[in-house]
Amino acid sequence: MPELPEVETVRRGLVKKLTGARIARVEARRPDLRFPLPEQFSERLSGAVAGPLERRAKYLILPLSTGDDLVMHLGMTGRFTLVGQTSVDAPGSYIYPTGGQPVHDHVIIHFDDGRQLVYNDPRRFGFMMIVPRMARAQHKLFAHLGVEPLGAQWNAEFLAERGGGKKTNLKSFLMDQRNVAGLGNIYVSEALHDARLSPNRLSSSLADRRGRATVRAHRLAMAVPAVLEKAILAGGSTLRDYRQSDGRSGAFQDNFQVYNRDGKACLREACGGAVQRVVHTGRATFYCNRCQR
DNA sequence: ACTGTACCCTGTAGGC
DNA sequence: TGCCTACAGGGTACAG
Repeated sequence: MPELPEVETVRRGLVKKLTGARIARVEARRPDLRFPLPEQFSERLSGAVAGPLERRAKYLILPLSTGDDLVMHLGMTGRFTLVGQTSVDAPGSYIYPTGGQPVHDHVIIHFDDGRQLVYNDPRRFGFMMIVPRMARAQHKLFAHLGVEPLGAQWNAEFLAERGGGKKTNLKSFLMDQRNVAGLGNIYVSEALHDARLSPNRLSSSLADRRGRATVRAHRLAMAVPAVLEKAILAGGSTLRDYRQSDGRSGAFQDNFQVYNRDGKACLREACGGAVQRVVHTGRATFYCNRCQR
């Protein structure tokens, strides 16, 4: 589910509400998510005051007054919902089975003002870790992450340098978090369509013989942030599980040009092609083989 | 250093 | 209505 726009939407929805809040205790309703939850989880967070929530790649990072960072990843189905007296309880924040009890609410962070940050994750591919802030950049989660596509280092020259020497295709190149941090299966397909580039094209075509950025690298460098920013403005994409931190769905799924549109007409004006579904390294890719070359 | 596959886990959609 | 299979936004660990 959550790629960069979804994680960023969650961050924006929570940052003002969490900054300055003091954690009273942490309730872990099971010992693990994808990985075991941190040892002494509640003890290490209790009493800490939250700083401004950050995002790096698809990670949410809550800086704490203790000098630790609470690092959180939503996996495929993770969801954060802020509930309690000073926030709005949106209907649909939880998954309610027929019995009426919320299920898959695995971690609840209780703040001393009575609010609760509830982490719900049916598939439990998400995780939480506590990392000392001084060691964050060297931590294995962060040490090898690539460039932020909405950051200052993102440009055609970076794409040429990073992709120019590789023989992999553009889909796999863009999906690899060591190259680009935060893209996922939806937005790679959408950005490649926007850039009119085939996912099968080799990443080496981002550089010319001298290693300079090609016109294709420039198109891709423009398309990726354009698609991501539109998606953030729409509150992300909800296929099934994803919700914003107030419980609302995203809306960008209504703007998909190719994702999940297998067999339908390409939406590019005057293209006339049809959207194809293929598989790259085990993941579905959608593209128009008429206008994407 | 690459690629492909299996796997982690639950829920849902579709075929029969 | 049921059963079975395939597939889903994430990432990792292997084998080749």
